[in-house]
Order: sequence, then structure tokens, then C-alpha cells
Amino acid sequence: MTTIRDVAKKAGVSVATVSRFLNGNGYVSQEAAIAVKAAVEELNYELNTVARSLSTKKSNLIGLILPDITNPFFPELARAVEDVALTYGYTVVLCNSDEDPKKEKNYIETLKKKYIAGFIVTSNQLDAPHYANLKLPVVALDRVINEQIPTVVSNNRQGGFMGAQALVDRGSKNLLFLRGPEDFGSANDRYIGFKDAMERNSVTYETVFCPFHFAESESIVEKILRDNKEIDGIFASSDVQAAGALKAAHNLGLAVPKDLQIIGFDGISMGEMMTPALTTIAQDIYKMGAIAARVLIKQIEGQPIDNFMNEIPVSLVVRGTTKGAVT
Amino acid sequence: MTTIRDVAKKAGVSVATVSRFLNGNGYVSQEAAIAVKAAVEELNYELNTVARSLSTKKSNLIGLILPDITNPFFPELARAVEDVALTYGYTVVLCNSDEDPKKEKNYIETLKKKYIAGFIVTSNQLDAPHYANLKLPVVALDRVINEQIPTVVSNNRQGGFMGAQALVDRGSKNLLFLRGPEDFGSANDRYIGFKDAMERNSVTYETVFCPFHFAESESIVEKILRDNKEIDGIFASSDVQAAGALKAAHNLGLAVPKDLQIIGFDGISMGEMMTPALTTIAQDIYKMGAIAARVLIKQIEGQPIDNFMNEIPVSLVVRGTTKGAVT
DNA sequence: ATATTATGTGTAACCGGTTACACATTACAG
DNA sequence: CTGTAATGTGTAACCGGTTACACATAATAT
Repeated sequence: MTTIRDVAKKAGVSVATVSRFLNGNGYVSQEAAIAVKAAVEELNYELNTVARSLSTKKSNLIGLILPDITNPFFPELARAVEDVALTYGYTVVLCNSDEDPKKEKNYIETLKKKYIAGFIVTSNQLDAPHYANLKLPVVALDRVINEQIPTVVSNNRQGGFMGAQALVDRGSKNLLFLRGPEDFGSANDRYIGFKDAMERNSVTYETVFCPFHFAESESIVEKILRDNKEIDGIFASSDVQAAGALKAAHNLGLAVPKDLQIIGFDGISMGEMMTPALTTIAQDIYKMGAIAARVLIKQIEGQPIDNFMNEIPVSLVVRGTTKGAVT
Repeated sequence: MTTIRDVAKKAGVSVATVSRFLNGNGYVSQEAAIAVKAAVEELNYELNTVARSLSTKKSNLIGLILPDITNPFFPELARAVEDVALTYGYTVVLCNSDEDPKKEKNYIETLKKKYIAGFIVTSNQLDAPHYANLKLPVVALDRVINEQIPTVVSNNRQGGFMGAQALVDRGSKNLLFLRGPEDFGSANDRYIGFKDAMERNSVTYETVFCPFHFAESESIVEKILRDNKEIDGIFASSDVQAAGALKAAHNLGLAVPKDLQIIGFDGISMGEMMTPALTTIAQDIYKMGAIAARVLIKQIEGQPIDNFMNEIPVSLVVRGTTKGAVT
């Protein structure tokens, strides 16, 4: 392995000059620059990032902490983060936290020892103080941690409103809203948006807490639909819930969308594979990940962050589980 | 940050002794061990892995190269790799290659500079020589690279056979087999297994190449089903294809499984969310990832590898797209 | 003409570990 | 009692970068 010293010798300059040239800081004469450049090329020199890290106490590693990559919402997010990281020369470490604070802290400790440059975090389990003490760039993705930490989330309230309104516009009169986990802020925002819409429309509705889990959603919804035959519209806080609801409808022989309309939330690709294909409030998942990565890298590189709250618009994607709008 | 020198001073020994104690190699007297242990605890010392890496030219990073984490087959694989890596003290770097050799090589180069400990690779695009020159532990996952590289794959031939046989057993007489990408060895093995089954049964069949892509599968299958009304069983090389086929069947108003039975391949969780739920040849994806990670770590740690070819059994998961067996 | 500033370079310490090697002591065999 | 092996420890070099600081020269200001 050729080192900076080899290059220095070949170019007839000192290691300091080589380092300055390589990093583009400090003064380097034209002459020296040319000599170093030639030597680098001739020797096929490549900088050793570990040595650099040891010296600078920095790395180009970024940690992506998410609950579970197996949850269909996260792969696209991860993909976006990775893509952006790559173009800026960063490398992504994947951390499945299972929302377990212990695991999270363990990752953080482990990666700090590697001089990790920063974290993108999609968990709300870890108390803010811990992150405050982190003294490392952090971006909160999909969930708000606190106001000091730059955040990227969908406009969940708006989405909640849009989904509810879309059902009403299409003629549903008795809605069922599937709420997400209580401690998940984004899910609550969706609920707030939903209630907002309810206040402006004269329809009846009921709500139920429901985990973001297919089989559980299926059984919860099936039970409710059995008890309440009036329900003709379901708005779910996630596509996985909506898939469960759709399954429940099929189990009961309900015609979707004729007897029962369903709208999900997320816009994961699975939705279009269902039959009928799922109408949903689509988040721009890729964009969320990409922006989070860019904001993190800005922080890492000491650039000013213009806005700490990045709210990404959502959109209604009309597919097969809703009727044409009745306006 | 406390260093090994602080610990040495506190314990009244040399840094070499501390290092030996920490790494459990070389001779350390009971006395010294106790003193060092006490000093470590008192000072809350934590070893700096970057410094260690620089010195040893090793790290506890492992690279997971896969085509695209967005493809629903890979998250579970990644999850398994990450879980196992974590328990052995390794950290996973996520690399989406898009099957692009340039990107792959770029990742490999970048990570080699970080003294990456090894790679788990799910691409077959990179020519074997490149991996041979790598001089790093590698495990091939889901696809065979060459015989020198430990490999973890499903028993795809058996799966191909089982799926075909399952359709025949359930009364299908005219099969359509959706082949996967031509250059993908596992898909070819599935095809071989399928043909094997065909030779032992007197049913007619046709095959078609079809990408592992929902919408394309849907349109390809829809066209074929329109042309050939005889087809009463489809065996797809992947669940995503099968989802497309199921959609096509719905589009044409075919009753599944009554008029048309469908079996997929993979066992991704999406399958159970469809209506009817997808019968499939399930790979033990988690196990594949876990074994790949274990084999890689064995290699990294210089332990002997007992078998270079790990073939993981597949299983038929009967759900709604097939009839009860007609035996 | 002199002071000040900008430009340019090299030496050597430092980041925080690992380890070859030299040296010492003790145990045990012959 | 001596030779050899096993046990134990410390010094200092090394991994491959970065950078503070000292020093030198050229350019510009006063």
C-alpha cells in the first residue's frame, strides 16, 4: 500500500504539502501541486480513510437507525438515504432497532467509537436528552424527536384530512378510522387531520386503535364490520392496515369499493398489487429519505440548515378500492 | 477520551500488558489482569476501534451487497444478516448495487480502504476473477459465483419440482411457467426442477421469460391467458410475478383457484396479503441470511468452513390460489 | 526603507491502538 | 548445578494520515 510518505518522496515535497494538496486546504504552490498530482497518479495512491479518521476523529459513515427494514415502509427510505449518501461519498450503516432503546443506545455507542459522522433516526423511543448529549449531527425521519433536531416528515395532518375527505366525496357515510400506535406522532397527526375533516362533514364515524400489522388489522376490522353493517368507508393509517381491512372485507363477502371503500396511507408498492388495487394517501417516501440524507450531510459539513422542519406533501392516489368521485 | 495509556498508567503496567489483557493474547499475570481490569472499570475505558483498525488492518465491518433493498425479497435477508452480525459484534454496511458492476466495484474499493472484514454478495454480475483477487472473505447469497466462494442458496431445483408437482396434484392440466431472468442461476434451477416434474407427468405446458416485475408480469400473463384459454395453472419463479399473474387473472375475470391455480416462489410476506392469499414455494429467507452471515464470520475469524455449498430447503405453503390436493 | 501580510514548505508530534523484540524471572529436566 | 522452556513485562516502532508551529520568501503598505 502506498502511503502519503511515498507520494511525498516521489514528488520531492513533504507529507504536509501532500496532505494539504489532497485536502485542498492551506497553501500549495502550483509547482508542488503538479508534482504531487503526478506522483499520486504514478503511484496509484489512494488515501487511507481509517488513518484519516483516527487523526481527524471524523468518518464518512452515517448510521441509519430504523425499527425494522422488514417493514415495507423502510426499504424505500433506506434506498433513498443510501443513494444520496453515495453521491456525497458517505457510507450507510444499517441498524434495526426494533424500537428498543437498549439496542439503539448500543448502536450509537458502537458507532461513536467509529467516529460516525451522524445519524438518521426513525425512532421516537429514545428520549431527547440522549440525543442532545450526542453532540453529533442527527436528523429525525418520519417522526419528530424535538425542535432542535432537523426533522423530515410527511404532511400527515393534511393526509389525514385528504383521505377522509376523499371517502366522503365518494359517498361514504359511515366511516371507520384505523388509528396507528398511540405513541407514534405521525399516526396521531393523521388522526387529527381525519377529525378535522369529520368536523366539516356530516357523516358518522368510529375509530379504533390498530397496530401496523396485517393479520391483526384483518381480525380487528373483520370483527368491527361484523358488528356494524353500516360502515361503508375505511380509512387506515397505513397501507398494511388497509390490506388487512381489504382482506377482512373479502372474508365477509363485501364488495369493494361498491359496498365498502378503503383508503390506506403510505403508498408502498404492495398497494398496487392488491385486488382491487389500494387507493391510498401516498407519502413521497424516497423524497423523505433523500432530503433527510441531504440535511444530515449539510449538518455534517457545517453548512447552515435553512429549515428544521421539512414537511413533505402527500398525495391521493386513486386506485381500485374507491369509487369515482361523486361530486 | 481515555486511552490505553491512561489505563496503563493507572494500573501501573505498560500499554503492551493492557493490550494483551484486552485482547486475551500473550502472557498476562493474574496480578496484572486484576489491576488492568480495575483501571478499565474505574476510567470507563472503551477501546477505539478506528485506532485498532489502523494498526491491525482489520475492522468489524461487513458489506452487504444486494441489487436493491426495495425488492421485497431482500429486506428479510438484510435483517437476518444484520441480526447475526450484531450478535458477533459486526456492523453491516448496506450497498445497493443495481446489479451494476461499476457500482459494485466502487463499493468494494471504498470499503477495502476501510479494512472491511468481508462481503456478503447477492449479485452474479461481477466476474469471479475480481472476487478471487479480492483476498477478502466473501459469501455468495442467493446466487452462485464460483466454487471457491462459500455459497448459500435455496434448493431451487427441488422448489421448481415441488411447485410444478403441486399444481399437477391439484388437477392442473395445462401449465404456464414464468421463467425468471435468463442470467440468474437460481431462476434457471427453478426451471430445471419444473421441467423435471413435467417429464414425470403427462400435462402440457408452456414457458415464458418474465422479469421479476409486477406490472410487466401482469401484462405478459394477461396476453398469454387471452390467447390460450386452456391454461389452468401458473407457476411463477417469484412471488412478484405470481402477484402480476393473479392480477391478470382478475382482470380477465378468471376464478382463482377454480379456473386457474397460481403458485409463486419466494414466500415474501406480501403473498399472504393478497386475495386470495398466494400459494407459494417459500424460501427460508431469514435462514439464508443468517447462515450467510455466520459462514462469513467464520471465514473472517479463520475458522474452518465445513461446507462451501449450503442449500436451504424450501417448502410448499398452501394458501388460497390453489385448490385442495386432488390425490 | 521598513513593517506587515500573504504565500509556501517542512519537521515532528499526535490520533490510539498493536506487537516485535529484548529482557527478566521462574520451573523443571537431566 | 546448568540448560532450556514457560511465563511475564516494557520499550519503542509502527499503522497512515493531519496539523500546529517554526521558518522562509515574496508582495504590499506605510
